[in-house]
Amino acid sequence: MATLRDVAARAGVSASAVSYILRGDTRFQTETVERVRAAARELGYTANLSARILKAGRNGVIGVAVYALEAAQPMRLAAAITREAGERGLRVIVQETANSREGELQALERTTSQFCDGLIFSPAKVSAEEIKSHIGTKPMVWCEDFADEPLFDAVVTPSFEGARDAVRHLIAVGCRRIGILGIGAHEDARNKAVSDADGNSAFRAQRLRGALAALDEAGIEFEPDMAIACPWDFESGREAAHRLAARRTDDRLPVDGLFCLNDALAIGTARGFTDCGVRVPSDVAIIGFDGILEAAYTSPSISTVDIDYDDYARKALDLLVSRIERPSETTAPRRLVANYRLVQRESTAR
Amino acid sequence: MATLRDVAARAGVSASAVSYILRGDTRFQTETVERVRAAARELGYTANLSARILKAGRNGVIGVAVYALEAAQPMRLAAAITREAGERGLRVIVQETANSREGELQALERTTSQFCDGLIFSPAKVSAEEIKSHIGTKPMVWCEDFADEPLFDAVVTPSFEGARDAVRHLIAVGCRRIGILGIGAHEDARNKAVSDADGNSAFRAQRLRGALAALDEAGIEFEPDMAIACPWDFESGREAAHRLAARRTDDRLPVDGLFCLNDALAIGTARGFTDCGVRVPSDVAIIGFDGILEAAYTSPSISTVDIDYDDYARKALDLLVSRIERPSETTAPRRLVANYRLVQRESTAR
DNA sequence: TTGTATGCGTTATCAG
DNA sequence: CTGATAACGCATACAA
Repeated sequence: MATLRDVAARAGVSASAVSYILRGDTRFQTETVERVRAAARELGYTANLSARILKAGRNGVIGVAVYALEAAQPMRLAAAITREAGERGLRVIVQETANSREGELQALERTTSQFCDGLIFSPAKVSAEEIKSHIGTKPMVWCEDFADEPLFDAVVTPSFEGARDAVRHLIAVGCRRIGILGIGAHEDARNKAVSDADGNSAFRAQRLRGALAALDEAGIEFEPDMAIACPWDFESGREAAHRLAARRTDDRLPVDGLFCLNDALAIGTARGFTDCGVRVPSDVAIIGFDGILEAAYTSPSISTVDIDYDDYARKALDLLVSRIERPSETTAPRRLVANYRLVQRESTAR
Repeated sequence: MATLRDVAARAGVSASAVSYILRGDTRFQTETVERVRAAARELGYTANLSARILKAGRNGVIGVAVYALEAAQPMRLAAAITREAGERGLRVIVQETANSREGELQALERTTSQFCDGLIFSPAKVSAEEIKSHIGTKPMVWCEDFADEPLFDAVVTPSFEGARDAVRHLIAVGCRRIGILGIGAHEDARNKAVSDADGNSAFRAQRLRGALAALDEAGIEFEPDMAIACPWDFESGREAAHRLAARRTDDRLPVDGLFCLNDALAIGTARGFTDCGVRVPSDVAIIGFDGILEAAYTSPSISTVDIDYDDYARKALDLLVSRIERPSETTAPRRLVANYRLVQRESTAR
């Protein structure tokens, strides 16, 4: 690979001149500028980003750390960030944290952060204080931080509002026995006291709270055992549906409406009900959360709270870029909320 | 962030001693080793990977460049590579090329390659010669290179064999009028002459060839207009189904079996048929290709050729790591084929 | 067994 | 306007 010096030699100038000129410094003679540009083009020169960040602490690369590469929601966000960053002349690299403490620390202090000007990160196992001590001075935007006194800039999904609207929608189409699928194992819906023992799962809690608020305002009594804890994947949804179907009495399910805390759960649940001869939406209406693409192509298609990830990405990059460009500024952490809209599909059409 | 020198100062030794000791050199006194390790731990020292690759050309990071972050198949591969690399003590960063020449060149000569010991890449628009000239000496494994004289090590999916088995399966369940969905715009199924004008889409061509081979061996005449060109996404599948349904005569579709060149197409197609009152599998059987998770949770669930991406990842890393570890060795490019198995689900159950 | 010197490719400072 | 030169953090040959 051609280096700065190779270009300098070919153009007959110094390496520093090449560095300046290629980065757009205007104080050189047009003739010199031309010669250098030509030499760079001919050699196929590209600046080495590792050297650049080592020296300057900046290289135009943004890191994104996600909990899984095989989950639609985080990848939708990563894709939106990549698109939006591209329009701003930034590049993006993505790393998986595998939902593990180990993986999160790796992303924080090694791969992603060391290659990048800043980091967009949604930690699940690592606390804010730990992050503070591991990330150094590198700017970070925290996805889904609902802490009362945030330590970092954050963008959050409207989990409370979205969940509330989802359950309102179930009520509006006639559901009265409403279940909630996918709460954390440590959340006690009975007392509406939601703990956070399962890592930084504050956004789960938010969704539960929003759902309960909608029931409350409609004067619907909530049966605590209608809130089911499980992980957020297809198979967990399917299994939950099987268990619910097994609880039928006189061919009647314990629920007539089900709010799934994410879309993967909703898709799995719909499939599980189909396995058992339960009809969606006539026997039970289902609504999910996220707006992943697949939810529009299942049968029945799944109603959902569609998060506007382009908006999310834009806000995350606004926050991050402002910190990168003004590192000295120490304004208080800000929190922005992404847009969303309720999408009604077949799973609640009745 | 603490540097080598910080650790050295704290431990009262030279920077080079720290470098040696932390990477496991054994020729130091146990007492010194202990002191250095302790100092590193106390300061939370982590080696800077940018500096390391700049100096040594090695940092234990593997780059993966995929055409889309929102597509299940490439992310399944990226996730498998991340898992497998983790077990070998390597880290992975992922970059999106957005299926564009620009994006592919970026990955090649900037982000991914400059941060990594090597690259796993599936180019669509850039030719092998271009890659050769842009990547320098960095090892690369090419995914899905079917060139006659490969320039790089490659891992490929068994596109020919998998497609052949898929169509054999359709035939086995009684299909006789078999359509193929998702061929490239420039492929002429009529002449079985498959061009490659649409970038490096050789694997599309392989799948088509495999399908035609299965028809051939069963003595089934192939109607050229039963091979439909379209992109590989949900919506294209849905639209294709609508168009096929519009061609019904006497309530009979022009096809009774459909091989979709990937699973997203298959899911979209199944949904599209449902829209039009076409029943799957009784009116038309559908089989996809890839084995993405979602295909097991739709209704009907979709039969598919399930590629073993763990095997794929293992083979890709074997190739890449061997090149990284022995850069001088100039053995000819190798090509490995991933395992696969046919998964029968509801969409072909008849 | 340990330390010193050098360089990877870049940017920034300073002198001319 | 341009060019030396010194870092950035690390690894390594070589000296001690």
